[in-house]
Amino acid sequence: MIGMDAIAKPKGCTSFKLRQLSRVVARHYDAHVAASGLKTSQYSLLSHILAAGPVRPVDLAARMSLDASTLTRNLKPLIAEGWVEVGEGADARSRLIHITAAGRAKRDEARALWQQAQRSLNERLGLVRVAQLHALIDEALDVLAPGEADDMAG
Amino acid sequence: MIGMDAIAKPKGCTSFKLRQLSRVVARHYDAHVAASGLKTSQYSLLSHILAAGPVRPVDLAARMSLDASTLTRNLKPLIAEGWVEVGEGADARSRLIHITAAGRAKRDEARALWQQAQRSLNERLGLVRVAQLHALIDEALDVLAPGEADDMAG
DNA sequence: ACCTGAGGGTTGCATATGCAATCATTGCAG
DNA sequence: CTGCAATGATTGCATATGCAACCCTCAGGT
Repeated sequence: MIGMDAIAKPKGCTSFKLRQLSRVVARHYDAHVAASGLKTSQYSLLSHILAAGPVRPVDLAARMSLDASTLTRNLKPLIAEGWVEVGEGADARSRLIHITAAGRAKRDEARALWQQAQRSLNERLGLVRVAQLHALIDEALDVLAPGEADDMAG
Repeated sequence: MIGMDAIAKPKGCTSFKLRQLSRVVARHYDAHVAASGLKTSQYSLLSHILAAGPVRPVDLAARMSLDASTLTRNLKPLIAEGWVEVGEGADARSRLIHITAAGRAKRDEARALWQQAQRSLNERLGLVRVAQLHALIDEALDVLAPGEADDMAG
């Protein structure tokens, strides 16, 4: 048959597959990072605030491809713990999110655990596969969420 | 320099990247599927019950890499709408989840919308990329969640 | 019969997620 | 200056997610 050297048409639901792997991988990271008292998602948020802050909620949400309302709520636990503060922005309507000294310390503490999780995952999946996965995700995000580019190290 | 043909070491957080893309892709699918009154996650759950049912909660949760408690709760809206029923299992401790006629109908209705979402995503990302992504995800799941293999079409 | 451990499901608690609606502010057109 | 659309953030509602703790049931061993 001619043309059968083409890539097989994807069979399953891309959204479900992504969600499923997200769950599994999140559990892997959480198992390591939990010792710091942070969820992995909180560690990511804190890291983004560290890298981008002081930053307006709308801009941070865009960088993380998060709905603004989700960001508002995800900040609450971090604010309650004193790791993050929200101050006045240039405008009376806007605000500026920034990390505190305690937040920096907590983030540093969690960073070591996060690195262990990362290393452990790289070993289990293989560096090549992880690199390919990252590359594909980045390409997909470029197409689907342009301008929201993000290049976080942690 | 020797050895520089190796794959670049992954830079960002795999968990964050996966979550981020999951969010974006889920929104894309939801924008299509919502017209049926289903969230994409509910469509996936319904599809799995259709394919695997009647099935025990513990087994369905394993197939979807979901915590059993999450499954219990995710079923509630579907049961409330009459799309799914939970009957007695072989055991007094166990149960059997199955789809109803109304559930089948609703799933068929949503399926057309889901296919549009799938086609649309394939166009935006390119079939090759989507196929590569699926392949990588499947490989990763094989490693990280063995025995929970899943081969759903929808 | 009894005790004990394993298996299966649910509940309590906390977080994550997004859409629609709302509120406040600001910029701008007339 | 006044009204109105655009901007930025939050709240209401509903769902998704997992861990720990709990309850019930069953399988064995004694």
